Amino acid sequence: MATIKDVARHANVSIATVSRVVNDYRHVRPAVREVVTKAIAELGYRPNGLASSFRTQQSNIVGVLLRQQRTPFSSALAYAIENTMFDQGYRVLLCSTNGDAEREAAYLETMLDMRVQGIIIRPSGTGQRMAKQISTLRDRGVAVAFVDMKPRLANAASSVVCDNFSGGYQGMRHLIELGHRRIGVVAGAVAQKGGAADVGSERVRGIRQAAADLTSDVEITYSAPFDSASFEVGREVGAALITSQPGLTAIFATTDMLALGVMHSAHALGLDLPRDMSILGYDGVMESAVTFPTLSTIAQPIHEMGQIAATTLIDHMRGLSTTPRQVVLENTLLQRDSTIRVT
Amino acid sequence: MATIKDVARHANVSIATVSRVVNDYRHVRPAVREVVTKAIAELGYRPNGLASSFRTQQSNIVGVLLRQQRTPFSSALAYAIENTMFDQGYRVLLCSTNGDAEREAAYLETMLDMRVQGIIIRPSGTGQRMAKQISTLRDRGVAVAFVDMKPRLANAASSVVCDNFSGGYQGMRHLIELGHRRIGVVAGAVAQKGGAADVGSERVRGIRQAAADLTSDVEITYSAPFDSASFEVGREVGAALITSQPGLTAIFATTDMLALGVMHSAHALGLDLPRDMSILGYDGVMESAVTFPTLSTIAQPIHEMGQIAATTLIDHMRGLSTTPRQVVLENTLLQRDSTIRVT
DNA sequence: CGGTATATTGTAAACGTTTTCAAAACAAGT
DNA sequence: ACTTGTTTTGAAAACGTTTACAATATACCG
Repeated sequence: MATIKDVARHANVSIATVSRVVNDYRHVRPAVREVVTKAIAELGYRPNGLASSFRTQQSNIVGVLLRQQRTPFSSALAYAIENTMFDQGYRVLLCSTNGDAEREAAYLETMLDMRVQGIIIRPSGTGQRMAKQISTLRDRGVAVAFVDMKPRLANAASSVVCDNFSGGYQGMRHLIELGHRRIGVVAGAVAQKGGAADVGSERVRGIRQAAADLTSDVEITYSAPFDSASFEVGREVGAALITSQPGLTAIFATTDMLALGVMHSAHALGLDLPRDMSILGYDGVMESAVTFPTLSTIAQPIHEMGQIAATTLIDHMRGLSTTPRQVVLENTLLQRDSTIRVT
Repeated sequence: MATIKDVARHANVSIATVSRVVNDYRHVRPAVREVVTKAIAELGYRPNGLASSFRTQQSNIVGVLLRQQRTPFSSALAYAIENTMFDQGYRVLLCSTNGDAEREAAYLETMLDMRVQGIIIRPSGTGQRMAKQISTLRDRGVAVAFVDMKPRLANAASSVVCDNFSGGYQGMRHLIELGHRRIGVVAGAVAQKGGAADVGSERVRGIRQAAADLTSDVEITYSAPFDSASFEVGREVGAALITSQPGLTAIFATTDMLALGVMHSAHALGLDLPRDMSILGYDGVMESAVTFPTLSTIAQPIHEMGQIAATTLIDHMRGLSTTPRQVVLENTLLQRDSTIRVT
């Protein structure tokens, strides 16, 4: 591999000049620039990224730390982030923690060791271990942006989230407006109890609020509590809900994958969808469009989330805006075929 | 940030000794090792990854270049690779080209500039531009492994693929054994014509061979040709196929997402699945398990593919095995609810 | 033409590590 | 004690850039 020295020798200039040409600095005579450019081409010189990263003590890599990357939601989010970053010249180190705190810590360490310029994170916990990690990052001068989750302290870091309360509210209103009065809600254990201000809880809060606001005679039945929002779980608790509560006319699942599970169990129990039951999901992942009937859902602007998270981080990294920024995006009802007026 | 110098001073040894402790070399007296370790802990020293990568001229990063990462197949593959790499201490730079050749080239350049140790690639084209790129990689001493696609010349690089011919064969045999004789096949334009030895063509070849081998009275109808194997496309060509060929008892789609589309259109046309029509997919992605009825499919061992690609690459990077290795994995029929004996 | 400002170039130091080489310390055999 | 061999340590060079600084060339002004 040709180095900058070779180019300098070949073009009869100093390495400083070559560096200036490569990095497109001013103060290089056009003639010289041309000679150097030719030398670079002739030698097939490519700057050693490792060396320049080392010298400047920063790589053009940003870390993206998500919980899982197998899920449709995470995939779509990661994809949006990667694309935006790519266009801006950054490369993405994508890591999935699988909810494993140790692994999350290990990745964070690696990222620091690699001197990533910034990190986009969807943390696995809200605990103080996390808070400590964030402050470590801050000390190290690494830009941080949260996505799909707010930091505990609003000024700790930027974040991009959706208004899950409003989303829950919208979904419930949709069902109520369609005439549904006996509605099942499939939501995780934490969400139902409404402990932390996490995504799920917010949605349930919105659901409750809508019910309280809009009508007096709606009856909400919650599914059995559970921990992970997977298709399998949706199928199980969905089946249980449907068989134990024969009067339900609609089910609102707080995740598309849960909704898919519910839909599957409804089919299996012989229900004719959407005639016998309306089903509403949440997320708007691609999978929700492939079911039969297609799933009505509260769609998150996933692509936009990723994009804004990326641009926010870029702004921080470039020092354009240093104060944390809290972005809240709106969810929108995607009315498809799985929800109909109650007959 | 404390540097190795600080540690050396603090522990009253030379930086060489600290380096030896950090990198766990022999020839360090236990007593000294302990002192140094303590100094490291006290100062919170962490080796500067950029510096050591620079010095050794290699990072612990491997590049993974896939076509798309939004698709279930790619996601699952990427996930498997990342996990395996993580366990072995490597970090993954995940890039999706979206089939854009320029972007692919750009990523490849970046990877080289970053001095990645190895690259796992699912190239977007079979052209000679690719061949040239591969030889460039080879010249640069970067280990390469193909996944889900063989290199043109078997000894150009290692590869991990599935036996798509056999998979197509198995699928067709399955349908024939179930008594189906009028079978629709949904496959892309290239696959039908059987040009290159790409994944789709191989599957179709297997389908043809099975039909020829196993029975004389099977009648295959191909869908209209198309370019991208998406759900949307599956729905469109599926609908066209079903309406134009009323006698079909089964449809074999060469991709799960296509199959999902076909299933959707069948539902929409009022067919009762699987009674009125059997549908068979290919890939075994998670999505195939969430339909109703659950999709029978020729499952690829996606996780294994990723894992083997990763370990193969690691072997190359570590110099354990230098000769290219061609791994061919078997697909297996995943018999679920969407295929039944013809009545 | 002298002087001053500005544009262009080169020299050399620095970044933090790994690694070669030689020196020092120690052990063991005579 | 005197080799001889082995283990342990340190000094210093190197890796390929970027960049501060100085030096030189050029332009402009009177």
